[in-house]
Amino acid sequence: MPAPNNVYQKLIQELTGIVPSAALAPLLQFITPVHLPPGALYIKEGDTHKKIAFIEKGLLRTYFIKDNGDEATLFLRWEGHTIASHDTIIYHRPSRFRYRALEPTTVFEIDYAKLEELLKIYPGLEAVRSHFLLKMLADTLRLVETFVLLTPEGRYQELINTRGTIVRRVPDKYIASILGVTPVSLSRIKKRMYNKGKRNPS
Amino acid sequence: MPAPNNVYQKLIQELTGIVPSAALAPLLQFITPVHLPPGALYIKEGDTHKKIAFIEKGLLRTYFIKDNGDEATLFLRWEGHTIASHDTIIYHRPSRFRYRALEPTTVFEIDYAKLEELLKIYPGLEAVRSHFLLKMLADTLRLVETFVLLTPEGRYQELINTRGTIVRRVPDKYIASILGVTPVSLSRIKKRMYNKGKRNPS
DNA sequence: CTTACTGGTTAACAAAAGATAATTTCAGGA
DNA sequence: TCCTGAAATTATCTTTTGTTAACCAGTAAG
Repeated sequence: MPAPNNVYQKLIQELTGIVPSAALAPLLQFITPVHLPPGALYIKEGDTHKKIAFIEKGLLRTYFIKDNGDEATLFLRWEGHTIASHDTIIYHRPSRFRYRALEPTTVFEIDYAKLEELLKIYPGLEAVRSHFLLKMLADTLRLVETFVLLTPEGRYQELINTRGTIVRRVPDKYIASILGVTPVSLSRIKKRMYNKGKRNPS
Repeated sequence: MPAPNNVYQKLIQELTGIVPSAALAPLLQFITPVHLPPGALYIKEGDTHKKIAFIEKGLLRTYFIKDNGDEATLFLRWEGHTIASHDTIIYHRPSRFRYRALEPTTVFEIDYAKLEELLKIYPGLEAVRSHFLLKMLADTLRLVETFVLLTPEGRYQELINTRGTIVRRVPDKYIASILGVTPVSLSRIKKRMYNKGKRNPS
Protein backbone atom coordinates (compact mmCIF):
# COMPACT_ATOMS: atom_id res chain seq x y z
CA MET A 1 0.00 0.00 0.00
CA PRO A 2 1.86 3.08 -1.16
CA ALA A 3 1.73 6.17 0.99
CA PRO A 4 -0.75 8.74 -0.26
CA ASN A 5 0.72 11.69 -2.09
CA ASN A 6 -0.36 14.39 -4.53
CA VAL A 7 0.93 12.62 -7.60
CA TYR A 8 -0.35 9.26 -6.48
CA GLN A 9 -3.75 10.69 -5.64
CA LYS A 10 -3.90 12.20 -9.09
CA LEU A 11 -3.13 8.84 -10.62
CA ILE A 12 -5.85 7.09 -8.65
CA GLN A 13 -8.27 9.82 -9.56
CA GLU A 14 -7.39 9.35 -13.24
CA LEU A 15 -7.91 5.64 -13.03
CA THR A 16 -11.19 5.72 -11.13
CA GLY A 17 -12.51 7.87 -13.95
CA ILE A 18 -11.72 5.04 -16.33
CA VAL A 19 -12.60 1.80 -14.59
CA PRO A 20 -15.04 0.94 -11.78
CA SER A 21 -13.25 0.86 -8.46
CA ALA A 22 -14.25 -2.78 -8.08
CA ALA A 23 -11.96 -3.56 -11.01
CA LEU A 24 -9.24 -1.25 -9.77
CA ALA A 25 -8.90 -2.84 -6.34
CA PRO A 26 -7.23 -6.08 -7.46
CA LEU A 27 -4.74 -4.09 -9.51
CA LEU A 28 -3.76 -1.81 -6.64
CA GLN A 29 -3.02 -4.90 -4.60
CA PHE A 30 -0.10 -5.75 -6.84
CA ILE A 31 1.43 -2.33 -7.01
CA THR A 32 4.72 -2.16 -5.12
CA PRO A 33 6.44 1.04 -4.13
CA VAL A 34 10.14 1.01 -4.94
CA HIS A 35 12.56 3.53 -3.48
CA LEU A 36 15.71 4.31 -5.40
CA PRO A 37 18.61 6.35 -4.03
CA PRO A 38 20.28 8.74 -6.46
CA GLY A 39 22.39 6.85 -8.94
CA ALA A 40 20.60 3.56 -8.36
CA LEU A 41 20.06 1.26 -11.32
CA TYR A 42 16.40 0.35 -11.71
CA ILE A 43 16.60 -1.79 -14.84
CA LYS A 44 19.83 -2.92 -16.42
CA GLU A 45 20.54 -4.13 -19.92
CA GLY A 46 19.88 -7.81 -20.33
CA ASP A 47 17.04 -7.65 -17.84
CA THR A 48 14.03 -9.67 -18.91
CA HIS A 49 11.67 -8.52 -16.20
CA LYS A 50 8.53 -6.90 -17.66
CA LYS A 51 8.24 -3.85 -15.49
CA ILE A 52 5.95 -0.90 -15.79
CA ALA A 53 6.29 1.88 -13.26
CA PHE A 54 4.60 5.11 -12.38
CA ILE A 55 7.04 7.74 -11.14
CA GLU A 56 5.72 9.23 -7.95
CA LYS A 57 8.77 11.30 -7.12
CA GLY A 58 12.18 11.81 -8.61
CA LEU A 59 13.68 11.41 -12.02
CA LEU A 60 14.82 8.48 -14.15
CA ARG A 61 17.13 8.33 -17.11
CA THR A 62 16.84 5.69 -19.83
CA TYR A 63 20.09 5.16 -21.68
CA PHE A 64 22.03 2.89 -23.94
CA ILE A 65 25.69 1.91 -23.95
CA LYS A 66 27.06 2.13 -27.46
CA ASP A 67 29.71 -0.13 -28.95
CA ASN A 68 32.39 2.48 -28.32
CA GLY A 69 31.36 2.69 -24.69
CA ASP A 70 29.61 6.05 -25.02
CA GLU A 71 26.22 6.50 -23.43
CA ALA A 72 23.20 7.76 -25.32
CA THR A 73 20.27 8.98 -23.26
CA LEU A 74 16.88 8.16 -24.74
CA PHE A 75 14.50 9.61 -22.19
CA LEU A 76 14.29 11.58 -19.04
CA ARG A 77 11.10 10.89 -17.13
CA TRP A 78 9.88 12.39 -13.87
CA GLU A 79 6.89 12.76 -11.57
CA GLY A 80 3.65 11.68 -13.20
CA HIS A 81 5.28 9.82 -16.08
CA THR A 82 5.01 6.12 -16.65
CA ILE A 83 8.09 4.22 -17.69
CA ALA A 84 8.27 0.71 -19.00
CA SER A 85 10.98 -1.68 -19.94
CA HIS A 86 9.79 -1.47 -23.51
CA ASP A 87 12.11 -4.04 -24.99
CA THR A 88 10.71 -6.71 -22.70
CA ILE A 89 7.08 -5.64 -23.00
CA ILE A 90 6.86 -4.85 -26.69
CA TYR A 91 9.46 -7.13 -28.23
CA HIS A 92 9.70 -9.80 -25.54
CA ARG A 93 13.45 -9.54 -25.52
CA PRO A 94 16.04 -8.54 -22.90
CA SER A 95 16.30 -4.82 -22.38
CA ARG A 96 18.99 -3.07 -24.36
CA PHE A 97 18.66 -0.07 -22.06
CA ARG A 98 19.51 0.92 -18.54
CA TYR A 99 17.12 2.86 -16.36
CA ARG A 100 18.82 4.79 -13.62
CA ALA A 101 17.56 7.17 -10.96
CA LEU A 102 19.21 10.58 -10.98
CA GLU A 103 17.58 11.69 -7.75
CA PRO A 104 16.03 10.00 -4.75
CA THR A 105 13.13 8.40 -6.59
CA THR A 106 9.97 6.53 -5.72
CA VAL A 107 8.07 4.55 -8.30
CA PHE A 108 4.96 2.42 -8.07
CA GLU A 109 5.78 -0.70 -9.93
CA ILE A 110 3.66 -3.43 -11.38
CA ASP A 111 4.88 -6.57 -13.00
CA TYR A 112 3.51 -6.45 -16.52
CA ALA A 113 3.22 -10.22 -16.65
CA LYS A 114 1.12 -10.00 -13.51
CA LEU A 115 -0.96 -7.29 -15.15
CA GLU A 116 -1.62 -9.58 -18.10
CA GLU A 117 -2.79 -12.28 -15.71
CA LEU A 118 -5.10 -9.84 -13.99
CA LEU A 119 -6.44 -8.75 -17.35
CA LYS A 120 -7.66 -12.28 -18.00
CA ILE A 121 -9.53 -12.33 -14.71
CA TYR A 122 -10.73 -8.72 -14.78
CA PRO A 123 -11.12 -7.64 -18.41
CA GLY A 124 -12.41 -4.32 -17.12
CA LEU A 125 -8.78 -3.43 -16.39
CA GLU A 126 -7.97 -3.39 -20.07
CA ALA A 127 -8.98 0.28 -20.14
CA VAL A 128 -6.17 0.98 -17.69
CA ARG A 129 -3.67 -0.53 -20.06
CA SER A 130 -5.00 1.57 -22.93
CA HIS A 131 -4.76 4.63 -20.74
CA PHE A 132 -1.08 4.11 -19.99
CA LEU A 133 -0.25 3.16 -23.54
CA LEU A 134 -1.93 6.29 -24.84
CA LYS A 135 0.01 8.44 -22.39
CA MET A 136 3.29 6.83 -23.34
CA LEU A 137 2.45 7.17 -27.02
CA ALA A 138 1.70 10.85 -26.48
CA ASP A 139 5.08 11.39 -24.78
CA THR A 140 6.92 9.52 -27.49
CA LEU A 141 5.16 11.29 -30.36
CA ARG A 142 5.97 14.65 -28.84
CA LEU A 143 9.60 13.62 -28.76
CA VAL A 144 9.59 12.61 -32.42
CA GLU A 145 8.01 15.93 -33.33
CA THR A 146 10.79 17.90 -31.70
CA PHE A 147 13.40 15.88 -33.58
CA VAL A 148 11.76 16.36 -36.95
CA LEU A 149 10.59 19.93 -36.60
CA LEU A 150 13.40 21.56 -34.64
CA THR A 151 17.16 22.02 -34.74
CA PRO A 152 19.22 21.09 -31.67
CA GLU A 153 19.21 24.75 -30.65
CA GLY A 154 15.43 24.91 -31.13
CA ARG A 155 14.97 21.74 -29.10
CA TYR A 156 17.01 23.19 -26.26
CA GLN A 157 15.05 26.43 -26.40
CA GLU A 158 11.82 24.45 -26.27
CA LEU A 159 13.09 22.39 -23.38
CA ILE A 160 13.99 25.50 -21.41
CA ASN A 161 10.62 27.07 -22.14
CA THR A 162 8.43 24.09 -21.32
CA ARG A 163 10.59 22.03 -18.96
CA GLY A 164 12.85 24.58 -17.34
CA THR A 165 12.60 23.05 -13.90
CA ILE A 166 13.61 19.65 -15.24
CA VAL A 167 16.61 21.05 -17.11
CA ARG A 168 17.82 22.52 -13.85
CA ARG A 169 17.53 19.14 -12.14
CA VAL A 170 19.68 17.28 -14.67
CA PRO A 171 23.38 17.59 -15.55
CA ASP A 172 23.88 19.26 -18.92
CA LYS A 173 25.61 16.24 -20.39
CA TYR A 174 22.38 14.27 -20.22
CA ILE A 175 20.42 17.17 -21.65
CA ALA A 176 22.92 17.28 -24.51
CA SER A 177 22.39 13.60 -25.12
CA ILE A 178 18.62 13.78 -25.42
CA LEU A 179 19.06 16.73 -27.79
CA GLY A 180 21.24 14.50 -29.91
CA VAL A 181 24.40 16.61 -29.55
CA THR A 182 27.63 16.41 -27.58
CA PRO A 183 28.11 18.27 -24.29
CA VAL A 184 30.65 20.48 -26.05
CA SER A 185 28.07 21.45 -28.62
CA LEU A 186 25.41 22.17 -25.99
CA SER A 187 27.85 24.46 -24.25
CA ARG A 188 28.24 26.39 -27.51
CA ILE A 189 24.48 26.47 -28.05
CA LYS A 190 24.00 28.01 -24.63
CA LYS A 191 26.67 30.60 -25.35
CA ARG A 192 25.07 31.50 -28.68
CA MET A 193 21.67 31.86 -27.07
CA TYR A 194 23.08 34.02 -24.31
CA ASN A 195 24.85 36.28 -26.81
CA LYS A 196 21.71 36.61 -28.94
CA GLY A 197 19.77 37.60 -25.84
CA LYS A 198 22.12 40.41 -24.89
CA ARG A 199 22.80 41.60 -28.44
CA ASN A 200 21.03 44.63 -29.96
CA PRO A 201 20.51 46.70 -26.82
CA SER A 202 21.16 49.67 -29.22
CA MET B 1 -17.23 -5.06 -46.09
CA PRO B 2 -13.67 -4.63 -47.31
CA ALA B 3 -12.43 -6.99 -49.96
CA PRO B 4 -10.29 -9.79 -48.56
CA ASN B 5 -6.57 -9.43 -49.03
CA ASN B 6 -3.36 -10.79 -47.56
CA VAL B 7 -2.76 -7.82 -45.35
CA TYR B 8 -6.38 -7.55 -44.27
CA GLN B 9 -6.53 -11.26 -43.54
CA LYS B 10 -3.45 -10.92 -41.41
CA LEU B 11 -5.09 -8.11 -39.47
CA ILE B 12 -8.25 -10.11 -38.83
CA GLN B 13 -6.17 -13.07 -37.79
CA GLU B 14 -4.28 -10.86 -35.35
CA LEU B 15 -7.48 -9.51 -33.88
CA THR B 16 -9.27 -12.84 -33.52
CA GLY B 17 -6.34 -13.94 -31.45
CA ILE B 18 -7.09 -11.10 -29.08
CA VAL B 19 -10.84 -10.81 -28.75
CA PRO B 20 -13.68 -13.30 -29.24
CA SER B 21 -15.14 -13.01 -32.71
CA ALA B 22 -18.48 -12.13 -31.15
CA ALA B 23 -16.91 -8.91 -29.93
CA LEU B 24 -15.09 -8.33 -33.18
CA ALA B 25 -18.17 -8.48 -35.41
CA PRO B 26 -19.71 -5.16 -34.33
CA LEU B 27 -16.39 -3.42 -34.86
CA LEU B 28 -15.91 -4.77 -38.38
CA GLN B 29 -19.32 -3.40 -39.23
CA PHE B 30 -18.04 0.14 -38.85
CA ILE B 31 -14.86 -0.26 -40.77
CA THR B 32 -14.96 1.59 -44.07
CA PRO B 33 -12.54 1.05 -46.91
CA VAL B 34 -11.21 4.30 -48.33
CA HIS B 35 -9.43 4.47 -51.66
CA LEU B 36 -6.95 7.27 -52.24
CA PRO B 37 -5.39 8.08 -55.60
CA PRO B 38 -1.72 9.07 -55.54
CA GLY B 39 -1.32 12.57 -54.17
CA ALA B 40 -4.71 12.57 -52.44
CA LEU B 41 -5.03 14.32 -49.11
CA TYR B 42 -6.44 12.00 -46.47
CA ILE B 43 -6.36 14.32 -43.45
CA LYS B 44 -5.59 18.00 -43.65
CA GLU B 45 -4.42 20.39 -40.96
CA GLY B 46 -7.30 21.83 -38.99
CA ASP B 47 -9.25 18.60 -39.36
CA THR B 48 -11.03 17.58 -36.16
CA HIS B 49 -12.18 14.17 -37.30
CA LYS B 50 -10.85 11.40 -35.04
CA LYS B 51 -9.70 8.89 -37.60
CA ILE B 52 -7.76 5.74 -37.15
CA ALA B 53 -6.87 3.75 -40.23
CA PHE B 54 -5.20 0.49 -41.11
CA ILE B 55 -3.19 0.69 -44.31
CA GLU B 56 -4.10 -2.22 -46.51
CA LYS B 57 -2.16 -1.11 -49.56
CA GLY B 58 -0.08 1.87 -50.50
CA LEU B 59 1.85 4.49 -48.61
CA LEU B 60 0.98 7.59 -46.61
CA ARG B 61 3.07 10.55 -45.59
CA THR B 62 2.40 12.58 -42.46
CA TYR B 63 3.82 16.07 -42.67
CA PHE B 64 3.74 19.52 -41.23
CA ILE B 65 3.87 22.92 -42.91
CA LYS B 66 6.35 25.14 -41.11
CA ASP B 67 6.03 28.90 -40.67
CA ASN B 68 8.43 29.51 -43.53
CA GLY B 69 6.33 27.31 -45.80
CA ASP B 70 8.73 24.39 -45.75
CA GLU B 71 7.37 20.92 -45.24
CA ALA B 72 8.67 18.55 -42.58
CA THR B 73 7.77 14.90 -42.94
CA LEU B 74 7.11 13.12 -39.65
CA PHE B 75 6.25 9.62 -40.76
CA LEU B 76 6.02 7.36 -43.73
CA ARG B 77 3.63 4.49 -43.15
CA TRP B 78 2.72 1.63 -45.45
CA GLU B 79 1.00 -1.74 -45.67
CA GLY B 80 0.25 -3.21 -42.26
CA HIS B 81 0.76 0.03 -40.34
CA THR B 82 -1.93 1.83 -38.46
CA ILE B 83 -2.10 5.58 -38.70
CA ALA B 84 -4.14 7.91 -36.58
CA SER B 85 -4.83 11.59 -36.52
CA HIS B 86 -2.99 11.79 -33.24
CA ASP B 87 -3.64 15.44 -32.49
CA THR B 88 -7.37 14.81 -32.52
CA ILE B 89 -7.25 11.51 -30.65
CA ILE B 90 -4.64 12.25 -28.02
CA TYR B 91 -4.95 15.98 -27.49
CA HIS B 92 -8.53 16.53 -28.71
CA ARG B 93 -7.38 19.38 -30.89
CA PRO B 94 -7.40 20.03 -34.65
CA SER B 95 -4.69 18.23 -36.53
CA ARG B 96 -1.52 20.20 -37.14
CA PHE B 97 -0.47 17.66 -39.74
CA ARG B 98 -1.45 16.60 -43.23
CA TYR B 99 -1.70 12.98 -44.23
CA ARG B 100 -1.26 12.41 -47.93
CA ALA B 101 -1.16 9.28 -50.08
CA LEU B 102 1.99 8.93 -52.17
CA GLU B 103 0.69 5.94 -54.10
CA PRO B 104 -2.71 4.48 -54.91
CA THR B 105 -3.69 3.62 -51.37
CA THR B 106 -6.43 1.71 -49.61
CA VAL B 107 -7.04 2.10 -45.91
CA PHE B 108 -9.62 0.59 -43.61
CA GLU B 109 -10.88 3.44 -41.56
CA ILE B 110 -12.76 3.61 -38.31
CA ASP B 111 -14.07 6.69 -36.66
CA TYR B 112 -12.36 6.78 -33.28
CA ALA B 113 -15.37 8.45 -31.69
CA LYS B 114 -17.46 5.54 -32.97
CA LEU B 115 -14.90 3.14 -31.56
CA GLU B 116 -15.23 4.79 -28.16
CA GLU B 117 -19.01 4.33 -28.36
CA LEU B 118 -18.58 0.69 -29.25
CA LEU B 119 -16.17 0.26 -26.35
CA LYS B 120 -18.92 1.25 -23.96
CA ILE B 121 -21.25 -1.36 -25.39
CA TYR B 122 -18.64 -4.07 -25.96
CA PRO B 123 -15.87 -3.64 -23.37
CA GLY B 124 -14.27 -6.73 -24.82
CA LEU B 125 -13.07 -4.56 -27.67
CA GLU B 126 -10.80 -2.64 -25.35
CA ALA B 127 -8.10 -5.20 -26.05
CA VAL B 128 -8.19 -4.18 -29.69
CA ARG B 129 -7.48 -0.61 -28.74
CA SER B 130 -4.55 -1.69 -26.58
CA HIS B 131 -3.27 -3.78 -29.45
CA PHE B 132 -3.19 -0.85 -31.87
CA LEU B 133 -1.78 1.52 -29.30
CA LEU B 134 1.01 -0.89 -28.51
CA LYS B 135 1.85 -1.26 -32.19
CA MET B 136 1.90 2.48 -32.71
CA LEU B 137 4.00 2.93 -29.59
CA ALA B 138 6.45 0.35 -30.89
CA ASP B 139 6.77 2.17 -34.23
CA THR B 140 7.24 5.50 -32.54
CA LEU B 141 9.79 4.25 -30.03
CA ARG B 142 11.82 2.70 -32.80
CA LEU B 143 11.86 6.07 -34.51
CA VAL B 144 13.07 7.86 -31.38
CA GLU B 145 15.81 5.29 -30.99
CA THR B 146 17.17 5.94 -34.46
CA PHE B 147 17.27 9.67 -33.76
CA VAL B 148 19.10 9.31 -30.48
CA LEU B 149 21.45 6.49 -31.35
CA LEU B 150 22.37 7.22 -34.96
CA THR B 151 23.73 10.02 -37.11
CA PRO B 152 21.80 11.04 -40.24
CA GLU B 153 24.13 8.84 -42.28
CA GLY B 154 23.56 5.95 -39.89
CA ARG B 155 19.81 6.44 -40.05
CA TYR B 156 19.90 6.34 -43.83
CA GLN B 157 22.07 3.23 -43.79
CA GLU B 158 19.61 1.60 -41.40
CA LEU B 159 16.68 2.61 -43.57
CA ILE B 160 18.31 1.08 -46.64
CA ASN B 161 19.11 -2.12 -44.77
CA THR B 162 15.75 -2.69 -43.14
CA ARG B 163 13.35 -0.77 -45.40
CA GLY B 164 15.06 -0.80 -48.76
CA THR B 165 11.88 -1.45 -50.70
CA ILE B 166 10.17 1.50 -49.06
CA VAL B 167 13.05 3.84 -49.78
CA ARG B 168 12.74 2.93 -53.44
CA ARG B 169 9.03 3.79 -53.40
CA VAL B 170 9.46 7.29 -52.01
CA PRO B 171 11.13 10.38 -53.51
CA ASP B 172 14.44 11.14 -51.83
CA LYS B 173 13.29 14.52 -50.62
CA TYR B 174 10.80 12.88 -48.26
CA ILE B 175 13.40 10.39 -47.10
CA ALA B 176 15.70 13.32 -46.37
CA SER B 177 12.98 14.94 -44.33
CA ILE B 178 12.36 11.95 -42.07
CA LEU B 179 16.12 11.70 -41.57
CA GLY B 180 16.05 15.29 -40.39
CA VAL B 181 18.33 16.64 -43.13
CA THR B 182 17.89 18.59 -46.35
CA PRO B 183 17.66 16.86 -49.76
CA VAL B 184 21.03 18.39 -50.62
CA SER B 185 22.58 16.80 -47.59
CA LEU B 186 21.04 13.40 -48.33
CA SER B 187 22.54 13.56 -51.79
CA ARG B 188 25.95 14.08 -50.22
CA ILE B 189 25.37 11.26 -47.75
CA LYS B 190 24.61 8.89 -50.61
CA LYS B 191 27.74 9.99 -52.43
CA ARG B 192 29.87 9.47 -49.33
CA MET B 193 28.41 6.00 -48.81
CA TYR B 194 29.00 5.07 -52.41
CA ASN B 195 32.60 6.26 -52.27
CA LYS B 196 33.24 4.37 -49.06
CA GLY B 197 31.86 1.24 -50.67
CA LYS B 198 34.20 1.33 -53.63
CA ARG B 199 37.24 2.52 -51.69
CA ASN B 200 40.00 0.13 -50.56
CA PRO B 201 39.84 -2.47 -53.31
CA SER B 202 43.64 -2.70 -52.70
C1' DC C 1 45.54 21.63 2.49
C1' DT C 2 46.20 18.53 -1.08
C1' DT C 3 44.42 15.17 -4.26
C1' DA C 4 41.36 13.07 -7.30
C1' DC C 5 37.20 13.16 -9.76
C1' DT C 6 33.32 14.99 -12.24
C1' DG C 7 31.06 18.34 -14.96
C1' DG C 8 31.35 22.26 -17.70
C1' DT C 9 33.78 25.53 -20.77
C1' DT C 10 37.09 26.85 -24.20
C1' DA C 11 40.22 26.28 -28.09
C1' DA C 12 41.69 24.46 -32.58
C1' DC C 13 40.89 21.85 -36.38
C1' DA C 14 38.25 18.47 -39.26
C1' DA C 15 33.85 16.89 -40.87
C1' DA C 16 29.21 17.53 -41.84
C1' DA C 17 25.13 20.20 -42.69
C1' DG C 18 22.52 24.49 -44.13
C1' DA C 19 21.55 27.93 -47.73
C1' DT C 20 21.47 29.30 -52.28
C1' DA C 21 21.95 28.82 -57.00
C1' DA C 22 23.27 26.50 -61.22
C1' DT C 23 23.05 22.24 -63.71
C1' DT C 24 21.50 17.68 -65.00
C1' DT C 25 18.14 14.03 -65.43
C1' DC C 26 13.98 12.35 -66.47
C1' DA C 27 9.05 11.65 -67.12
C1' DG C 28 4.75 13.44 -69.14
C1' DG C 29 2.16 16.52 -71.97
C1' DA C 30 1.61 19.44 -75.90
C1' DT D 1 10.09 15.44 -80.96
C1' DC D 2 10.26 19.26 -78.15
C1' DC D 3 9.03 21.55 -73.91
C1' DT D 4 8.15 21.89 -69.24
C1' DG D 5 8.46 21.00 -64.39
C1' DA D 6 9.93 18.29 -60.58
C1' DA D 7 13.62 15.88 -58.44
C1' DA D 8 18.28 15.15 -57.75
C1' DT D 9 22.99 16.44 -58.05
C1' DT D 10 26.82 19.60 -57.90
C1' DA D 11 29.24 23.73 -56.55
C1' DT D 12 30.35 27.50 -53.34
C1' DC D 13 30.24 29.52 -49.13
C1' DT D 14 28.70 29.90 -44.25
C1' DT D 15 27.36 27.84 -40.03
C1' DT D 16 27.19 24.19 -36.92
C1' DT D 17 28.76 20.04 -34.97
C1' DG D 18 32.26 16.39 -33.82
C1' DT D 19 36.71 15.37 -31.89
C1' DT D 20 40.35 15.92 -28.93
C1' DA D 21 42.66 18.09 -25.51
C1' DA D 22 43.50 21.68 -22.27
C1' DC D 23 41.62 24.19 -18.55
C1' DC D 24 38.65 25.64 -14.70
C1' DA D 25 35.36 25.13 -10.87
C1' DG D 26 33.20 22.54 -7.32
C1' DT D 27 33.20 18.66 -4.27
C1' DA D 28 34.37 14.74 -1.63
C1' DA D 29 38.23 11.88 0.44
C1' DG D 30 42.38 11.49 2.42
